[in-house]
Amino acid sequence: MNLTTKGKYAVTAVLDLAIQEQADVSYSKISEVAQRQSIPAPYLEQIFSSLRKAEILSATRGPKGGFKLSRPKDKIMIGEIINAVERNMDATQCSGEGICNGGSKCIAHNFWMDFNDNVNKFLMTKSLDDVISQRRGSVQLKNEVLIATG
Amino acid sequence: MNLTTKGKYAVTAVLDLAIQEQADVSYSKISEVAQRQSIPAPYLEQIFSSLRKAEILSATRGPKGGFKLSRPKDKIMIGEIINAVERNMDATQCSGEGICNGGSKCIAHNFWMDFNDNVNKFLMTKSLDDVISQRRGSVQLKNEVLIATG
DNA sequence: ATATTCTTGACTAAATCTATCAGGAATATA
DNA sequence: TATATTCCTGATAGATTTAGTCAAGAATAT
Repeated sequence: MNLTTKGKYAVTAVLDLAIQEQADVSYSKISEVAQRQSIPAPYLEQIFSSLRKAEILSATRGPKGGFKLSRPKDKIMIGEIINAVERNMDATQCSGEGICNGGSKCIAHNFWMDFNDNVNKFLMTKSLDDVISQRRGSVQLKNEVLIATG
Repeated sequence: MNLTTKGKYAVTAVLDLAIQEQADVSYSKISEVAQRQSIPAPYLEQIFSSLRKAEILSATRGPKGGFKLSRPKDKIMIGEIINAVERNMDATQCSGEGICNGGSKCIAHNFWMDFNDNVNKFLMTKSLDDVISQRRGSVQLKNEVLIATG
């Protein structure tokens, strides 16, 4: 499992776009986002390219062009962003194939699968909106409602 | 954040020692553990060295020597093992210093702190015993008891 | 037309990982 | 005491990956 600078830049940059949207700015240029968030612009170019292919961002070229979120900010999960740019977020030694000890599962295999589930659940239940609003994850909020009304 | 082969080998190897202990074998040689778990022996030497310094394992040299757990298997947490051998398990870009955007916190800083908390809680509440017994984490078991008796 | 902005792909230096290896120190046993 | 065994330590090195740069091209607004 490897969460790199690339994935962290990606999350920061997309959060930046979400904040811009909140301020009624639709399109932001790479150079603007890069400067605001201290990210090397040519590197961010690469990152935004992946995010566009993953349909998290959409882009327009030319003057007044730039990038914007392709969906409302409560419908984009942090986990999606990371999956779009990171190469290896799996914690098993065998990429989940169960061949980690000579063709069979190693004794830690199921543990790492549980770890994966835990990480994925965390990342896939936090939307851009949750992070900006400093709220807790949406799943947890649902539980609170259930407890309060039940 | 980087969870590498080294950390995964470490967890597997210590789980192996815990299983040996269950079968009343006290000391295991590096070469034995390496062969059973398909880990390169000279690499495992390095790993066990770190684990001994972290007081997770203890060792004796000479014939009939080897390594064993330094504590009961329900008192050794997976997170300890990983912390003993991994260089960087922190997810923030700034190693928690809050200087991820030009001397200040980046907009994702608190999110990565929460992520760290989530991962650490997971890893620090799973003991060797929990993993071997395929049980859920000890903290969660405590909650179940509270619900059942309360 | 022209300036602007994204798009794509190639490229590279540095860091890190994943080991290997050799020689030394401690210990059990004969 | 001699010897085989096992851990202990530090140096080393190839392969991979990361982090980032660069250049040329395509689309678009004015």
